[in-house]
Amino acid sequence: MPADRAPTRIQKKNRAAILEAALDVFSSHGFRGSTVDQIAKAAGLSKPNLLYYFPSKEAIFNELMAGLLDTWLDPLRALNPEGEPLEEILAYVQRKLQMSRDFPRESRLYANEIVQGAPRLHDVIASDLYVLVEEKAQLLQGWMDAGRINRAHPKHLLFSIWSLTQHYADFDAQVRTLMGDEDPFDAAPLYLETLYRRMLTPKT
Amino acid sequence: MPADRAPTRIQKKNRAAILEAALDVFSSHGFRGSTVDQIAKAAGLSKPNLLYYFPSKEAIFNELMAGLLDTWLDPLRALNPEGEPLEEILAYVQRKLQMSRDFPRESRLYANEIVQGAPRLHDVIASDLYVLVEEKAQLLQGWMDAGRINRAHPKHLLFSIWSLTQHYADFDAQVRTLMGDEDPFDAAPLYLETLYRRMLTPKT
DNA sequence: CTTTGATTTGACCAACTGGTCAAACTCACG
DNA sequence: CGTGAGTTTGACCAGTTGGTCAAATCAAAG
Repeated sequence: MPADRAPTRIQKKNRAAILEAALDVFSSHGFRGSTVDQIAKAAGLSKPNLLYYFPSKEAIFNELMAGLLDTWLDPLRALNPEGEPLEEILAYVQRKLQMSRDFPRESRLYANEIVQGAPRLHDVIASDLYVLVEEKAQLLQGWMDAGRINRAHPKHLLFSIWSLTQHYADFDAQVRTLMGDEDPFDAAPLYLETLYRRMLTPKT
Repeated sequence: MPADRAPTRIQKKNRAAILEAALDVFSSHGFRGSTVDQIAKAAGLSKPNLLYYFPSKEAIFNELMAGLLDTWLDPLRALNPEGEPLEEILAYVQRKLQMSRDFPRESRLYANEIVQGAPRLHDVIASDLYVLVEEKAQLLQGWMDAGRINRAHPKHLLFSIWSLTQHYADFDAQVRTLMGDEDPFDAAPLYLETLYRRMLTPKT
């Protein structure tokens, strides 16, 4: 454990390498399925050396999670009450879809945790995410009441966006096998836009 | 290991108890996160006793998986080419949704495997599921070409159905936390029916 | 009741895992 | 250079885990 002075060049490099390696390993084997040795090897360090930079396996995991959550909520935060409702929602969907393409490991790390009952995330979900969802559900409800988009249960609408977009990252192994040569992300943007446009465009 | 005679009354009971316990444990901790001791305790047996009925932890897991896949594909197999297209699809969605409500552990067990890259399922997905999906995608495409439902990428349509319905089982921890008192399965059937009806009902 | 095969268990083992520690090495800077 | 802080490592440890085995117990058919 280095002092709490400003981090050395080597400290910066190695801590970054460890977090990068840990993301790889944790996202593909889960917390319990990953070993410190695996992470160390993937980061190009020995196990004791890795434990010189992080006090424990759990500490690495927690640091990863803390960074993840903010990134994960940002696209939803950006849903703008002042914007054109349908376009705002469609933009949110595309943003989430891009995150699945560009950060699939982060998505799978999150999925792993939730599927296993969110033991280490429950508190954040019940506080931060809960509040954000309440707020945005209100916003959606407002748009529906004003007739600017079709009616639908606002929370289920949010769930469906998460589910549809994250599916391409979380179930990547299955999706790619079934799509053969075709890249899933070629047709996904249009598919999802069409889906939500048909569903939400007001009947006039 | 009992002989390969007809299974005893006790054998039947204990093997069933083990598989039931294993489903519980595996689905909430993943393969590596689960221990034989946990499963044995949950089944009310000692570890050596459990290993008298199954040769290894992996054998239990494999037997669980083998049983799971058939059950999992049945609802899709039941998509009837002779039926009314929109109603067939909506019925399929509701069937899948019911499975998420009634068999969430099976859904999470499957999700756990796929998220982690489907190491033990890749072959079955690339053979059985692939063929079934090709067949049903053709069927959907036919319905679209005939103008009986709106156009949309058939495989992505299937993915979206899986994703939306399984989400309620796989992300149960998150969904329930965010819904508060309300049972997610109260509004989900109507939400999904509305979604697919709006999306697929032909414009005439 | 006895016998025989089915069932159960305590004791045990080797491999693995998270983590420690003192000793060795490297680097930047005066 | 030399020196002290920062870095790396081999050896090690205690707890856990999947799995084995011989001995003990149980069930049921004769």
